[in-house]
Amino acid sequence: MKNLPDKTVERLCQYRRSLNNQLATGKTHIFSHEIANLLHITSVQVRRDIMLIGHSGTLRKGYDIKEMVKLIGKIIDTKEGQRIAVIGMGNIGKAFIHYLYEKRSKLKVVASFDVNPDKIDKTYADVYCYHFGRLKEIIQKEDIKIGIITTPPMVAPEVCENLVTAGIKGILNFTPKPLSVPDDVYLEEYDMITSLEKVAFFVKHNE
Amino acid sequence: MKNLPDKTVERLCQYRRSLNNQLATGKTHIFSHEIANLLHITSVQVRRDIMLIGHSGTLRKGYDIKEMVKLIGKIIDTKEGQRIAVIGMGNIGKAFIHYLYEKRSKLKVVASFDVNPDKIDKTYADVYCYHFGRLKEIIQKEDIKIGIITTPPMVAPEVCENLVTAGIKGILNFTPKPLSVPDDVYLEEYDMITSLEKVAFFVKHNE
DNA sequence: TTTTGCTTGTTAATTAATTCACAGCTATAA
DNA sequence: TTATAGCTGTGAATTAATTAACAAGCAAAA
Ligand SMILES: NC(=O)c1ccc[n+]([C@@H]2O[C@H](COP(=O)([O-])OP(=O)(O)OC[C@H]3O[C@@H](n4cnc5c(N)ncnc54)[C@H](O)[C@@H]3O)[C@@H](O)[C@H]2O)c1
Ligand SMILES: NC(=O)c1ccc[n+]([C@@H]2O[C@H](COP(=O)([O-])OP(=O)(O)OC[C@H]3O[C@@H](n4cnc5c(N)ncnc54)[C@H](O)[C@@H]3O)[C@@H](O)[C@H]2O)c1
Repeated sequence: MKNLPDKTVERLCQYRRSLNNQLATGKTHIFSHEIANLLHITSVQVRRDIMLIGHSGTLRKGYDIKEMVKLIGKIIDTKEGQRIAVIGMGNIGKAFIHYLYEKRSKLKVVASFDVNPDKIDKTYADVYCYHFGRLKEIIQKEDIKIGIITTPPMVAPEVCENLVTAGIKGILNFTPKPLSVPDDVYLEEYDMITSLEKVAFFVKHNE
Repeated sequence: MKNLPDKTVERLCQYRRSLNNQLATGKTHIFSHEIANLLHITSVQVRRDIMLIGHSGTLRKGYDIKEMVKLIGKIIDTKEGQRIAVIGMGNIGKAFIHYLYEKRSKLKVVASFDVNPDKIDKTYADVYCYHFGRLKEIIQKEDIKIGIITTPPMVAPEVCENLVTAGIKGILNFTPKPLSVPDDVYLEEYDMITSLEKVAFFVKHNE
C-alpha cells in the first residue's frame, strides 16, 4: 500500500469526503459512476483507484460506503491520529486551526507558533500559541510530525529549516516561497495565487 | 498560445514569481538550471516550457529575466487586468482580498458578497461588500469574470449556480464541496484539506 | 428458467508529461 | 587561433496517468 500514486492518494481523500456526505443522506451503497459524477472524473478512474487499494464492490450493488470510508481511513490516517503544528497565526493559520477544530478529524493541531507578542500565549480553538523560539522544544515534546507554514513568505525558508531540524517529517507550505527539504521530509507546496492565475489564464483564452 | 498544457501554465505562474524575486536582487539574466533549482524541477522541464511559449534565451548568458516576466505576463494577464469577486467574507475571503491588495497584480478584486449583516456594506482593503442578493446585478455592472467561493460548503453549489447565471467565466472554489459548471466555465477546485491529508499519508508511509 | 441489462474488475491501448541525449552555438581560456 | 566547457533547443525515448474495451457475474424481468 506504500506505493500508491500521488494522484490516487489525492483522489482517495476526496472520495472519503464525498462518501461521508453520502452516508449522511442515509445511503449505504454507491456505484463507481456515482462517485465519478460527484468528483467530475470517470468511473473507470474510480474503479481503478479502488482496485489499487485492494477493495472490492458487490456486483450490481456497488461499494459499501461505510467500509470504503473505513478502508481509506486505514490507508491515510494513523491509529493515534497525527499531530500538527501551525507556524504563523495570521489569517490563514487561524482559519486552518478553526477548520480542523470543527472537523474533529484524525489530524490534530496541537501547537502553534508566532513571533508577534499579541498572538503569543493565547489560545485559538484550543490550540496554544508559543513563541517561535520554542519551536524545537515543543515539537519534540509534543511529538509533532507535520508542520503547516503560514508565515510571511520572507521567513518561510528559516521556518522550514527549523522545522526540519526539530524532526518534522511533512510540511505543507502556504507561502509562495518555494522551499527545500531533505529527502526524508515530504513537502507539499500549496500556492493559492497560482491557482487563481491559472483560472485567469483559462478565462482569458476561452473568450 | 491557446493550447498550453495545464501544467505548463501552472509552472509559468511560478516562474514569473521566482523571476520577480530574482529581479529584486539585481540579477538580469538567469539559466534554466537556476530556475529549475528554485522550483525543484529539472532544467529540461524549464527549457521545454520556455520553448512552448516561443521564447529564446541567449547562449551562455541564459534568459533575460525582465523579458521573460513580460512575456509570461502577456500570456497570462489581460491588458486591462481581470476583475474578480469574492463570495463569502470569512477568514479566507478576507485573507485573499488583503493579499491581492498588497500585491497590486493584474488580478483585482472589485466586489465581495456575504449574507451576514455584520459584513455587508463595509469595505475591506478597498473592496466593498454587497449583499449576496445583488450578485448578478453587481457582477454584470462591474464586468466581473472570475469568482472566488469562500462560503461555507453547504451553500457553495447555490453560489456557484448564481455565479454562472450572472455570466462568470472562471471559478476558484475553496470549499470542499465539488461543484458543477457548464463547459464554457473554467473551474478550479482548491482543497486545502486534501493537501494536508496527502502530507499525512506520505509521512505515515515513510516511517 | 432464460434472457436482458447493468456493474465490477482488469488487461490492453492511448494519451499526457517528463526525461534523455545530443547537436549546435558562443564566451572564455590556452 | 584553437580548444574547452557550458548552455540552449529539441527530436526521440521513457515513464506516468488515463481511457477503452470487454469478460465475468448477478439481479430482475420475461
Ligand atoms: N478555514 C480553513 O482553513 C479551511 C480549510 C479548508 C477548507 N475551508 C473551506 O473554505 C471555506 C471558507 O472558510 P472560512 O474559514 O473563510 O469560513 P468562514 O465561516 O470564516 O466564512 C464564510 C463566510 O461566508 C458567508 N456566507 C454564508 N453563506 C453565504 C452565502 N450564501 N453567500 C455569501 N456568503 C455567505 C458567511 O457569512 C461567512 O462570512 C469553507 O467552505 C471551508 O470549509 C476552510
Ligand atoms: N492571504 C492570502 O490570501 C494568501 C494568498 C496566497 C498566499 N498567501 C501566503 O500565506 C501566508 C500567510 O498569509 P496570511 O494572510 O495568513 O498572513 P498574515 O500576515 O496574516 O500572517 C502571518 C503571521 O506570521 C507571523 N510571523 C511572522 N514571522 C514569523 C516567524 N518567524 N515565525 C512565526 N510566525 C511569524 C506573523 O506575526 C503573522 O501572525 C503568507 O506567506 C502569504 O503570502 C496568502
